[in-house]
Amino acid sequence: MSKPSALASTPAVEDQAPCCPPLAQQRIDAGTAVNLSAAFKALGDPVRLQLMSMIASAPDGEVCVCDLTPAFEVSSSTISHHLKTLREAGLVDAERRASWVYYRPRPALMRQLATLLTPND
Amino acid sequence: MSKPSALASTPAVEDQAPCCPPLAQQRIDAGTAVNLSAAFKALGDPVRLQLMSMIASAPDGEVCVCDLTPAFEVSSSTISHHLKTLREAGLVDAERRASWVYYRPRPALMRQLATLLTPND
DNA sequence: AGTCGAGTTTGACAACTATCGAAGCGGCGT
DNA sequence: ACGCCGCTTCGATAGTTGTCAAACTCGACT
Repeated sequence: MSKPSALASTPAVEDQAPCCPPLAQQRIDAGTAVNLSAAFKALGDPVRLQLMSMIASAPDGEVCVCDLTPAFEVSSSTISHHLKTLREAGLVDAERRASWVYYRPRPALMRQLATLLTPND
Repeated sequence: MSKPSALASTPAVEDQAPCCPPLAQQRIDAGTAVNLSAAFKALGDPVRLQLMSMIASAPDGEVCVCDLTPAFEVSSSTISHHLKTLREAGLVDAERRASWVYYRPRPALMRQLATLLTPND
């Protein structure tokens, strides 16, 4: 780990479990609830949800922060803070190339959340 | 509307739009983000996520609050408050029968969220 | 009518969060 | 080497949230 590098995603939820059948099929335990609710919380802000959507739908599979920031009314430091939250939740990944930082989605966790919410009828 | 009745679910997101293709397919607009992030926020607490899971996986399609409350370490007023949050998010529905109140899932919104999170690879 | 039990609402408070501006850092280009 | 640009981090602040105990409501059963 030569470089902590500020952009590392904390290896959240998706690494540690084969986790989880749909909510509607099986009650989840407290520990799992803590892990997964953190991801939902990260999506529980309008700005972050839009950021997530812009990142996940990027044609090239990644987006430059310089393209994200001007899409919102808030300051660039606020955007950076929201991106950090998404990173720490394990929903996105970041990489610096030259002067720019690019974000890309981490589909594993998204898929996990999607499965969790799938009704079983 | 003879009785506002405290248990009414505020008719949230799921009523107002045919909404939404997966995040990964199409960027969502600000208004939609506000609506849907409210639902994610409601799931963004460990207690509420467990409550949601217990309600969604109930064998009879519904659960008595009297069965929910003892499953947690927090006070019954706190559980009630969390249930209200889930109701207001449009994720669950409540009905009083005799002395007891029963909660049931509202799959429409859950399905919407699940679709939204489905990666398109 | 009176009481009890199940849930909800209210009020209060500590803890957390979204936001900003300012300061910091890492790379480029001159 | 120097200054600029893109982005992140820091420090401060107003607003929101999770929690509890206490007060209240609704229905059931004497």
